[in-house]
Amino acid sequence: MSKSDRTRQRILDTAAQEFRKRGYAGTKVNDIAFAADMRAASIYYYFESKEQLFEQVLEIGLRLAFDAVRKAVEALPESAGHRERINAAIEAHLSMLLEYGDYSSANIRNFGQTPEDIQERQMELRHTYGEYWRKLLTDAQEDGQVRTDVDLSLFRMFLFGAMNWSLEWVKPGKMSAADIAQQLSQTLFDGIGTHAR
Amino acid sequence: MSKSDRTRQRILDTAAQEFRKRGYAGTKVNDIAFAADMRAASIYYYFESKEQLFEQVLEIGLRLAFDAVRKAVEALPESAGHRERINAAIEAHLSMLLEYGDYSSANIRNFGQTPEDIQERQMELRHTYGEYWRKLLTDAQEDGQVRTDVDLSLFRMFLFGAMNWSLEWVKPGKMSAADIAQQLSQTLFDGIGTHAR
DNA sequence: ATTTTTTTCTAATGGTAGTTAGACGTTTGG
DNA sequence: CCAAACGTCTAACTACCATTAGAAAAAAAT
Repeated sequence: MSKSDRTRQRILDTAAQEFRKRGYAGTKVNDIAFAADMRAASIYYYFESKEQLFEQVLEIGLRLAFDAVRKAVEALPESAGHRERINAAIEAHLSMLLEYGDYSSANIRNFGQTPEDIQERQMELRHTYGEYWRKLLTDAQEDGQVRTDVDLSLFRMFLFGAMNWSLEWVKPGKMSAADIAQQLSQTLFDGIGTHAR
Repeated sequence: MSKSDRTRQRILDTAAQEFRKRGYAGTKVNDIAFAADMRAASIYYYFESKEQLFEQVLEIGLRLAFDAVRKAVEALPESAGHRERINAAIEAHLSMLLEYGDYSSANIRNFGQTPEDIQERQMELRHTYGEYWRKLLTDAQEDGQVRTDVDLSLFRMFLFGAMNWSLEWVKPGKMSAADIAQQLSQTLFDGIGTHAR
């Protein structure tokens, strides 16, 4: 990895952090530059514009989450059940957000207020990620581990909501992603109610 | 309501819309002014600063949600069960977000990237709202309708996540808040799994 | 009708942010 | 050791943006 590549990476890392904290409009190129230990003008040697830098951060964020989830699921033994697979996916997505992921967090927090043309360019990848989860869930349903009267599209949105919202309340160091994933998974599969079905 | 009050209200309404769409830093006072059919300078006759206007929008958003939820729960007959009460609360919170609530949506979408001093001033009210939900849930648990091994603080966060995230995916006119609330409530109480407990 | 108060506007101010030009240093390959 | 390529910086430019001053218009009070 050349020095140039490393500098580029440093800018991206710092930008992800800043965009995560303050959003696109709230982050100044200068903030990123100083946090990355350089002057604003130097950033333009590596990136065309603030917007393009932002777009790259968003895309990396999505890819990191996708890759982490896929990897975690694929790492399971053949014998793993559907519930186990979903659990692993939840844990991977959460730990990307909470433990490693300025990029993914920046994506999730800012996507809704991102300029439309950027949103559109990311839609395909987003959709692919969504499809991956859809398959995880429909496979489980087809195998009889999820009730057939559950609307999985809706459920997927609830699940993403519960996971992504963790960004707003989890304090670092308090609870591990694994603990949260475990509880979330159990709540969703078993429900919180006591009555017989 | 005097003309002055009505203008003030119009500014607040417009500001809520704009802040919701583009965030605090991404919204220009000029945008708000033109959408409210006036010039930027006029806004300063009613509000000290953009920041103060923003703060008021956030606070109104929180109060509207809180009031709607409280009202919906109180409107239930004495005979209503805990599950029914929780269901009503979910529906009220969701319909505030999805059908009436530029204010509440602005709050939810922007709170995480709001200047700290504003955040701090809103913490008390936020906490009170959280407490209201906590009570709804613990009452249900104490009455035996929620399993005792469920961590309700965590569950509450999952629930808020699932609800608040709806802002990012619900397309107006497609599904009603009541439908979504119904499904969410059922998912959470009964779970999606098929196995016996 | 005239004065007073309230509301809105135009125009200016001061500051800031993204971006560019081009000089200056630094690295690398011959 | 030299030269070409690379990387970083300072200084400017331009545009924009929140905010203010103060004149003008509209509404209310006398």
